[in-house]
Amino acid sequence: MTSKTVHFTRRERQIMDVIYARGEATAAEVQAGLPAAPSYSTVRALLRILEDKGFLRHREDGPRYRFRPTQAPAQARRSALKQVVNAFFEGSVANAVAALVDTAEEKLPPEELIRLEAIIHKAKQK
Amino acid sequence: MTSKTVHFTRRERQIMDVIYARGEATAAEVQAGLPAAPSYSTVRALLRILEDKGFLRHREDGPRYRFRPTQAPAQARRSALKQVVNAFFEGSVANAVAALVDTAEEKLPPEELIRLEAIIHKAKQK
DNA sequence: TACTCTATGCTAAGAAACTAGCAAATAATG
DNA sequence: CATTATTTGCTAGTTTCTTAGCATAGAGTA
Repeated sequence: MTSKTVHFTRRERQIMDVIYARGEATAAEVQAGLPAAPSYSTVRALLRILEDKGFLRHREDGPRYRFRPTQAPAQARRSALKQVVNAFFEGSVANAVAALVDTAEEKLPPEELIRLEAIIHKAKQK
Repeated sequence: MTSKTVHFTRRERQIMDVIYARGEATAAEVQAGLPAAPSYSTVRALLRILEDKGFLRHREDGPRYRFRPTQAPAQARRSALKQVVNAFFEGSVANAVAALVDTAEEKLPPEELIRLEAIIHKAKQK
């Protein structure tokens, strides 16, 4: 557990969220997606910083850049979950799942529950 | 989703984690639990800030203060999960659960899986 | 072509976070 | 009782984050 936990600052976190949600985004799109959006200059400065830190990379799309995460979404998801499970559930995945199901309760449609059963059933096979 | 997302800074996050893990802690205990621990003065300053911001409160225990979260652990857990589910799973609880079970795979003992089945079974009753 | 729009790169300054030091009060110890 | 340990309150400096401005280059358009 001495793993160097990835830390994002407030704006960095917000920007990463926007980009993860879209998969890929331009500076203008990121700006549009930010709460209490700062100036365009500001957004670009932050994107550059995130790129320097190695969390984003860009490709050229005509005159502009499109940014995407360097880390695969699946991996990012895993580490985000891991962090929460460790900090709030003492490492217990089962407790975290219980809390998730419990929280969503009313909102979880029957077919989702069936899907979850299937997932767990499959896990039991091993 | 315009909910004011709780944001902790790097050190604030670390301190909250320590306190959540212990339930309650003194300044010295927090310091001991921090990675690359700063001075005792620093820890106390941060604790004061967290208290000002309303995330912690303290009670006197002899000559010292014991700090604890103002938000109940259960609630803190819920909002932490919610944040991850929204940012990384497009709001899909089922997908998040799937990822959790998948990640833990080898580590999830059979009795935990049975527990999960029970949880889901119960949810289905509604 | 000339003009406007939308980009980028670079730079600098204000705000927030992080840090530690010092004086004073209280508890613990010889 | 005198001395040493802890602990608190306050203050101030440094670093990091956040912000915007300005100059420049290329695309689109009349």
